[in-house]
Parts: sequence; structure tokens; C-alpha cells
Amino acid sequence: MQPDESGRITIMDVAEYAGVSTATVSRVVNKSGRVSDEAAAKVYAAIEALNYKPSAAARGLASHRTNAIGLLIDEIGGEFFQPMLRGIEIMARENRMDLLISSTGGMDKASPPYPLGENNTDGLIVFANSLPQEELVRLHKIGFPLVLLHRSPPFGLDMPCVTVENKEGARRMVNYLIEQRGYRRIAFLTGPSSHEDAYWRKIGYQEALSAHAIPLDPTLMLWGGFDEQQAHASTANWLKNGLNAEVIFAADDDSAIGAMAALKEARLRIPEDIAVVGFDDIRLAAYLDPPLTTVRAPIEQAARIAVEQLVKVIRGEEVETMTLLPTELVIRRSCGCC
Amino acid sequence: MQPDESGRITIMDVAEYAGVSTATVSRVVNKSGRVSDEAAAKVYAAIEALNYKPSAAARGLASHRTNAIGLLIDEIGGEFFQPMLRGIEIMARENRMDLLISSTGGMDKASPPYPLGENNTDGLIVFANSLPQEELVRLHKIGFPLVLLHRSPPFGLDMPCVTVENKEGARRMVNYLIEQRGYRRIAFLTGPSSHEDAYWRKIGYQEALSAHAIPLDPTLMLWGGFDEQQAHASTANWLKNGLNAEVIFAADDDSAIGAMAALKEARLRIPEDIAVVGFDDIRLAAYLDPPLTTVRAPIEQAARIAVEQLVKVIRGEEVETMTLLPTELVIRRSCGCC
DNA sequence: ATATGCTATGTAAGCGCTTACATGGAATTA
DNA sequence: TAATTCCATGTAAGCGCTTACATAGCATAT
Repeated sequence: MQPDESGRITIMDVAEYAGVSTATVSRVVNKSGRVSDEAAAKVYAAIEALNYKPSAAARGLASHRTNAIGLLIDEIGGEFFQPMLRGIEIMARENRMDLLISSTGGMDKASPPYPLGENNTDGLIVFANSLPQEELVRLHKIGFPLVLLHRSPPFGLDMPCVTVENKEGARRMVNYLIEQRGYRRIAFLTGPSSHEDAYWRKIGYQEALSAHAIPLDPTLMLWGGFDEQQAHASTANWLKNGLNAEVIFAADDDSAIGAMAALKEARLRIPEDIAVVGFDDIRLAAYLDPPLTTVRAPIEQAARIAVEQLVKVIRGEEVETMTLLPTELVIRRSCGCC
Repeated sequence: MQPDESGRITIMDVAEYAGVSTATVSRVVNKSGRVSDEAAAKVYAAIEALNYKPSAAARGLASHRTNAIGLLIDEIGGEFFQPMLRGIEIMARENRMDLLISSTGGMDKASPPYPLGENNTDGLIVFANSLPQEELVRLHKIGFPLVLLHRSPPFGLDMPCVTVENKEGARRMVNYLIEQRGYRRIAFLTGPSSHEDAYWRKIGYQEALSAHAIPLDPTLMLWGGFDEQQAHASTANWLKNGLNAEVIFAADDDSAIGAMAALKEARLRIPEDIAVVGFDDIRLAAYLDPPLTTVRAPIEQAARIAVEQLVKVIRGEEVETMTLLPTELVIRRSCGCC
């Protein structure tokens, strides 16, 4: 919007030009209420002639709807982010909603005010840990439309969430490593435990081991942090301590990359000396040397569904509380399959 | 915003609670006008107590400012996109501006209405070809704040733009290939000529050749399309026609990847039989086999500067018309250097 | 003591829409 | 023909802010 420049075309100009009332123009623009074809035609002509664009602010003020949804993420960057945003953007556009995005990364998460909320959006998609629990609870309490992405609700609250089958994906990966590849000493490179994706992947790993009666060995659990550098460092350290395994299962592909780098520095051959597998299937995975066996997560699809759910909630429709999307094993050479 | 739920706290509630007028509350909230410390304290207390959040819509309507900037891009995805968005988001937040983003990819670009414009933002960052010229011209004519990113203004219009030294970067790369590596037959994998980055990189290539008195050979110019698949196909085709070169300079890293794949399929060794270099330095570049020599573009920085410029324009301050950011050669093995 | 200028604050008029309600005419029914 | 219904449209009251202007104190200058 511009400071002044009073050349603004308002609904009144359109009404006057078309020879109808502002109410009629509003009805035509919003396709609400009944309007004769004749009147509608005049209104459309006027809109065209005057190049009228409704003021989002005035609309919002009068209707108590912003026609916008917000996306809250913790960090831009991470391979995760791109397909997610693409999915959200596409669906938002499809639903004629503006998309506001804000990252809480770097800012002190504990401190309001949050840039996105009731005052400037009709609903929010909250990714992982991008919002502290109190704010989540507050928004929920005032009945503000919320959909969680890649996380579940705080205990006791019920709000729709959509995420991927992390546990199942991890379990299938481990099953594959044990049953098809014959490994028994499987190390796990953990992610931040506050991140639910990381949490469930670890649980899946543990469950699969238990199911095969393989005891959990704490020396096989190393810190990955969903981060290449950190995984690199902790893998190097682990090797230095004389520890080893037949295969390292990294909780995400980034940490798999770090692990691979550390292994190579130690002159270990992948997968002959030690295999490596990851989770996510980022673009890089296929280009690594050797190409990385991993679990593919339908990130874009999850994002799309989240928007659909949110739009439904905003419209007051019912939605399912939990949507879990299947993951898929992607077998490449790093697991020693070929 | 929520449909009804009349529990909304307005500026009047705050004024009443604090025992002042709404004007005073407004002054405090906006830090505009003079207010006694005493009154300000009462207002802050009231805001805190009532958990007041100003309505963005009402503010916008009354002040003719949305406090939001828009980002228009053509496609989400592309390695380009992530650092760009991160830079924009960070600077928007720093300037207390909401960020609206919309991709025009897929939609019919020739057809209004555009989701972002005068009615819902205070200014727009327009990336490359995300907006047709007419709309650019229209916005410029009504004096709407605009900053172009990775493109220059339509002929005759002057609006601030920020982009990277594509021509210079390409020239330096070619100079390096000729002077340091001794190549003379340098093929070029073009990008879409409507994309300015592609255009200038090609010019830089041509100028460098001319400067070394190497004639342009049309059989050395192949279509890359800034796209892995297309580059792959056209490189394969080029080889099939019996053509060759000492090195392929791809206008972006994605097409370099495609070219490398095609060369490998043809059993050519990189860089022994033919070298490959790219442009952008995407994350993948360092992981390719062999690692890709390329030109690094400061994408995030360009994005940050664009926002700074835009904010200045919105505030009515002067800004420089053209900002050109330097690029940097990144030498890795694919060029045959080591 | 009076005039003058400041400063802090209040009053109230919009901003450009949406929408509940009112209205009048045409169509339907008795 | 009169009564009833229904549909298209208009009237006007907000929505929650900002801000130009008015005003009342008070300090300073005369």
C-alpha cells in the first residue's frame, strides 16, 4: 500500500461507475449473495475499467478475516525446507490465501511478540519446534486455527497435525539391514531429541533391534544433531575411541554425510568396511560416493495436506487429528547392497 | 484473525484500562508523538494485562501502510532459492516487516490478478522474471516501491535492482580456463536467455573469448536451460553428433551436473578427457565426482541488500539504482587443475 | 499580571470494506 | 384484485485503528 497518493480506486468508485450500490459490488467481488447477471456484468466492467483492487486491510477489518495463512518455521535452510515450502505455497495459492512466512530461528523463542498470530492471519502452520509451547497453548485456547507439521500436539491438547511415519520408516530400514544385509552391529546417529522426527526415528531403530532380539548397545548410539559438522566430529571421535559397527544408521542424510566424511578420513571403505544409511533422501544423497541408501519422506505432500487441513479448520469443517504419511526405503550402494 | 469470538481486545479496552485516550495508546504503541513516561507506563501495563495485539487490518486501513513486503519468485526450488529466501526473511524480520511470498510459477503469468501488489504490501521484491513487464510498468507508474532482484529494469524505467556480477564472473572463469589451464576449445551450456543471469554469463563468456582472440564457434554453444535434465539431453546429443571440446562451461551448476552425467555415460573421463565447470556453487557442487569448479554468487547477500533497499524506498529515502555484487572463482578438480 | 509558547492529551473524523436489515417490485397464489 | 412470497438491491452501521485538530495546563517571556 502506498502512503497517500489519493488516486486509490475504492469500492465506491466502482459502484458509482457501474451505477449500483457498494453492497452490490461487494457481492459481486466476493460472489456472496445473489446478484442479477446484468448488474454483475456492469460491475465487472467497472472493475476492469477502473482497475479496481479491493483493499486487503479494509476487507480484513470489516470481515474479521485476513485471507492469509502463516507458516512458522525454525530455520530456513536444511534440505527439508524447500519441498515443504513449495507444497505450502502451491496449496495456499490454490486456496486463494496469501502466505505469510516467518522464521523464529535465531530469535529468542521464549519472548513474544511473535510476528504471526491472530492479528494478521486466519490460521497458522507450525513446523516442528518453531513456537514455544505456551504460545501454542494460548492460540489453541482462543480457538485459533492451527495445524502442526512434523510434530504432535503438546500433551492433552488436540489439534490437527501431519507428519511422516518416522518410526515405521526407521524400523523398516533397520529390518532391512538385519534381514537382507545380515548386519547385527548397527550404530545410530541421533538427532536433537526435542525434534520429533529425530525422536521417532530413534524409537523405530530401537524397536526393530528389540524385535530381532538384538540388545541395545550404548556405544553404538552417537550424537548426530541433524547436522553434517556435528556428525562428522562425533563419528571421528567414536572411531578414535576404537569403537566400530557394521553399519551406521544416521537419523538424517546430513548427518550421514558427516559420518561418511569421517569414515573416509579414517581410511575406511564404504560399504566394504562399514556401511552408512540415512533418512530423508535429500537431493545430494544420490550423488554421494557411494550413493546413499536412505528413507524417503514425502515432505512436500505433508506440507500440502497441512494447508488443506488448515483451510478446513478455518472454514469450520472437521478434520482428522493426526495424519501420518508413509515413508519409503531407497536402496543405493552405501548399504552394501550391490 | 478469527471469524467472531467477540473477546477481541481493542485499543479502546486498553485505553479504558489505562485511563487514557485511544490516541495516547496509539502513540505509545507506535512510538509516535510525545507521551509522558507516566502515561506510557500505564499503557504498557494495560497492554500486558489485557494481552493486547493491534489489528493489522485496522492499522493498515487507517494508516495506508501494511507493514509487509512481498516477495515474488517464479519457482520455489532451485538451489538458488534457499539462501535468497533466508536473506530476505532475516532482513524483513530485522525491519519489523511481515513477509508475504508468492510464486508465479505454473500460473499463467500473463493474467492478472497478481496475488501481491499495492493492496496488500508496502513494496515488492521481484525476482528475475516473476512478473510480466506490463505489471512492472504499472506498479512503477503508480509509484509503488519495487526492487528487482537478479534482473534489471525494463528499458527506460529506472528502479533499484540488485544482482551479481554475472558477466564479470563468467569472464573471469573463461580467463582462468584459457590462461591458467591452457584451454582454447571452450563449450558453453546456455541458460534461458530471458533470464538475465543466463544472458550476462553468456556475454561474459563471449567477451573473454574475444579478448583472447578466440573465434566464437557455434558448435560449441549448447542449450542447458538451467536444468539438469535438459543439459544432460543436449550434451548427450552433442556428443552423438561427434562434437567435442576441451572443457564445458555450464551457465549454472545444475546444467553442469547434467553435462557431467552425459559425459560419464559416454565413458569420457572428467577432467582428463573433458573438463567441466559451472556457475553458482550450490551445495552439491563440492560433492560431485569430481568436485565441480564453479563461480560462487553471493545470493543471500544480494537478497539482504534488496530488502534494505526496498525498506528505504518505502520510507521515501534515496537508494542507488543498481547494486552489483562480486562473484568469486571456486577451483575444484573438475577443471583439471590438480 | 498578562500574553505567549509548549507540551501532553483528548476528540472525532475518517480509512474502504462487509453485512444485517430495509425496501420495493415482480411473481405467485388465493 | 388483493395478499403473500421472493428476489435483487440499497442503506447505513460498524470493524479497530491513525492522526489532524482542539484544548487545557503549565512554564516562560513581557
